[in-house]
Amino acid sequence: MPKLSAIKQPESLAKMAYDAIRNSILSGLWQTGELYNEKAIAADLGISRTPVREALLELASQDLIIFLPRRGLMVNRFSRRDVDEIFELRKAIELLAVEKITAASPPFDLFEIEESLFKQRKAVKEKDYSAFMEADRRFHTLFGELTNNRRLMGVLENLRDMIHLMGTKALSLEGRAEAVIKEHQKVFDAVKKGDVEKARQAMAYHLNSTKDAVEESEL
Amino acid sequence: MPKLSAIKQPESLAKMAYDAIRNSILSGLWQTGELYNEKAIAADLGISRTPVREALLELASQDLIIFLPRRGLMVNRFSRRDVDEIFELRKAIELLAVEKITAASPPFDLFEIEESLFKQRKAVKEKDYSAFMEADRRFHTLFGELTNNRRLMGVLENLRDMIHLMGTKALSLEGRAEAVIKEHQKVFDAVKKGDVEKARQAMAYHLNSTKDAVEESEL
DNA sequence: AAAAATATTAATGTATGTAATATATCAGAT
DNA sequence: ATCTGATATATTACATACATTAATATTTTT
Repeated sequence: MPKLSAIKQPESLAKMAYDAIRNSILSGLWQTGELYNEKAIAADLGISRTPVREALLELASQDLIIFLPRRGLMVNRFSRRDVDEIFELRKAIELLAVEKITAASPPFDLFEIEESLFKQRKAVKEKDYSAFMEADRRFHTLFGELTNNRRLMGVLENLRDMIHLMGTKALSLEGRAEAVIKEHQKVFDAVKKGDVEKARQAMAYHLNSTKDAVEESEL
Repeated sequence: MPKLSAIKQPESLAKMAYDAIRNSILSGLWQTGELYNEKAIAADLGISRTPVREALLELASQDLIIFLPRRGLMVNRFSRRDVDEIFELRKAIELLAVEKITAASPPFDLFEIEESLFKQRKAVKEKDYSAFMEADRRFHTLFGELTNNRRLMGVLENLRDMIHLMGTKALSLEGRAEAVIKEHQKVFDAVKKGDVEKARQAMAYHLNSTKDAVEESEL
């Protein structure tokens, strides 16, 4: 008999709606500028407005969408200021994470981080951008997970969706993918050596260069 | 005629419900251990379950309450781990804020911060704990506001509610109020002098000592 | 034709109804 | 008394219906 906690309760419709809508946004299916509304979304998903509304409130609190009163809702468009804000916050959190992980004794198991580097290299060779983004997300998320701080991870996850939304374009810059890999590698090497200051600097450099790339590609 | 943006639209019932419930929690009227439910809350507030539900979802996403399936909902109780997580995150953000503000040139206007120190001193003299907490909140929130980073502020605000919930008790520790004031003063002095490293250290010291006080008072 | 007045539409915010189900209650067996 | 199982209760998740209001379209007036 399975343990009670192992019994998987069917996902709520609200959660399904959340996932579906979030996916439409992150995949680029839903575009900024287009207006959407609860009723149409509910009809699309074949459910009522109630769980859809719940999902939308969550997405709005994440800044992925904005409500335009009496008009509908829109996928958020990010300004230069948004990019600055997001990266400033991201830096504060990710630098803490990399510092904590590098300084840990006994050292953390870095296998998965290394694995994400391999996958990212492979993705570049195969020109698989979606896989590249996935590996990138994994690399950064792993630092969050290793801190074992659920709230820190939560904030990071929220930012991640926005970064994804803003940043896919940055990848189209000439040589950006290769630069990302080099930068990730430097972070990893410093972490592995246990050199806290170097790891911080490498991550700070990477985040700054990512921010620059995002801003360059947005213009 | 007022500008359109200046026309204050009446608050939604959902927002009212959110404020009312949040207040009940922060004021200590609602206690951990007690079970509450949508229907009763709605009846209390004289509105329907729908906006109440919306408010509760928001509060749950802030970790102020937890849903107990088929039982009701409860004000969250914080574990040692929660305290650790919250303070770790808080430190990352507030240290960034204090650093940014101290390093700013031209320097920021620190009048309001100084004012919060006066108020806090006054509150201690008058043994007005509620005013003390308010001034404390103001002191910390101002650093967030001065960064001019709305997302950073948002995260901090969320944490603030939890800190309030956990921390009122810490104030009952012998001499804690006086210690807080001394620590705040040191932070302020360093910020005013523009000494970044000293400001960081003073804030780090203050946050650590607050965390210790919270944990001590929880036991 | 332009402006004003009016009606319609579209979208959300709120209220209420319904079905599913975990928990609590209680009777009866041991 | 304690356990077991049936029944009742409480609570939510979701659906649906209604109310409100800004935006839009239409009509009327000048």
